[in-house]
Amino acid sequence: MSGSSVVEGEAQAEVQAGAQAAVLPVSRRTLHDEVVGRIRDMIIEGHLPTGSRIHEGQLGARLGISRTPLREALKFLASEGLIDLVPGRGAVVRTLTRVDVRDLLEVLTALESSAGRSACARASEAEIAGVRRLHDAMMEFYARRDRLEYYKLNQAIHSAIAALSGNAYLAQVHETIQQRLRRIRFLGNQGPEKWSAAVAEHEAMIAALEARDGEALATVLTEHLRRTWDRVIDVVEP
Amino acid sequence: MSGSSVVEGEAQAEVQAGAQAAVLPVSRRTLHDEVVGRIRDMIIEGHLPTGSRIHEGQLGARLGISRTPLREALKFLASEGLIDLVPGRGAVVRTLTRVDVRDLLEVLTALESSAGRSACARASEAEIAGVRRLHDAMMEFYARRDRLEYYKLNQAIHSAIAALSGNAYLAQVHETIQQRLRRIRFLGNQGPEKWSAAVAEHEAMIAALEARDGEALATVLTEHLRRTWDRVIDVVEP
DNA sequence: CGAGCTTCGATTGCGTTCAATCATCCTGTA
DNA sequence: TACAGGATGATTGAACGCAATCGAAGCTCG
Repeated sequence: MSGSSVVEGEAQAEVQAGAQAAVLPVSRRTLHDEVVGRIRDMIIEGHLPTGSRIHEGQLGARLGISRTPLREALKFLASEGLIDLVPGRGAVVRTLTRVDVRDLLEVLTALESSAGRSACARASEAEIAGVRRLHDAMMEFYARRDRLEYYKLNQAIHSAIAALSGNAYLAQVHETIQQRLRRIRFLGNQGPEKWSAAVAEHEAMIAALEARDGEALATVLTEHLRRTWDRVIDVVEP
Repeated sequence: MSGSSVVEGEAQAEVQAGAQAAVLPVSRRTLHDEVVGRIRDMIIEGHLPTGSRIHEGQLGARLGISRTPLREALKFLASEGLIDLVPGRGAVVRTLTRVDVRDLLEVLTALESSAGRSACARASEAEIAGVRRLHDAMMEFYARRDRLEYYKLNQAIHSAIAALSGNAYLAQVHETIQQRLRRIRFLGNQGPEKWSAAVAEHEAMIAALEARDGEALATVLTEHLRRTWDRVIDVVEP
């Protein structure tokens, strides 16, 4: 086993912590949120396969921590819905069924539509230009067929629109859902025709945002996510 | 102090647990979710004032449990946003600022609008009739000016519409938000003219649902929550 | 007399340990 | 031979205790 301690890893899950960090100017140190972020990544990346039980002693040893902070992190993740806590049997990695994915996408649609309308109404020109830059960078990776980097920027754009709503809570919930869908959406974008269609939808998205046409943006986002459902439906089981 | 143990209390926070309990036919026993529900209630009811620090030893003694399960429960509640975990200082009850309430209501609007559309499209006649019964019962309490019971049914109706969407995740997030706003919305409905206006909006809601007019229902819900914002704006500080 | 530093008490963070529960395997009997 | 029952090992759930850190009071010095 790799005797790596947690301390080595960088804090990658600061997105939603930043939303309510206004009262604490700089989040001094992440104590055990490190562990939360780490386990969350392990689940999303597939290192902890869905449906499998989480052995506390074993995972704790791998992370170089004792069971107590690990259990606290598991409780936190359970609240996010990534794992289920079965009374006598511990934590099991939650499997996303087809219905789960549909439900998550539906909520994502509601949130992004609302965010899109707000963004068109209140975002500054500079902020919109920032999204445009993300889009252009994404198109670069599309031209090079760099799927991983393309996808990262794709998610960043959606997150940016959610953030442009000016609604921190919306952005936070949006981020949580997007993380949970990350793996499935990535797998679902296989195939050049699917990919090019998604790109076209993104073009329309940016156009609507720059035109500050909230209704059009909401419509495009809704349609985009409806087609995302079509794209991922084959990837997810049951 | 009251030396009451946790075991006496009934489990009141089973709402969102039920959403994903399909795999576990009967949720055998709630081990520490009891504690989560208890603390959540204490916060919402105001027994733990907002902004105050939570003393682990003290609260643990009051609940009759040791610090370990209490800390796990606090981590869970932190993920819901009810409390903030400050690294060296423990847990503090989160204060809902005006911006927070606005953000929460905005997300609630997006969710309920979406749910309303879905409900009109897919709910059975029996389910709609069930909501009507809730509404009629609520009107009874309105006639008697029983504000507490009125308000309970008011929330139940909104939850029912969220559930009628057929989207378990949406219903869960909706419930979480509604719980967080419970106290403020209750305080905000003071005054007879505010109250009667809210009742009228509810009438329109039920009418749109029974007519299965999804767009109308979404509009009414949006308007209802916008006016809710007006009603509560004086109650919440900053 | 006020400000900065130091020390001390209190509280949190985490590791360790004990009790309860669950799963598996073995044994005995029909 | 197959099934039922019990016993044992493993794993979770909760309590305890120690070390680190935070806040505050007291002391010293300018």
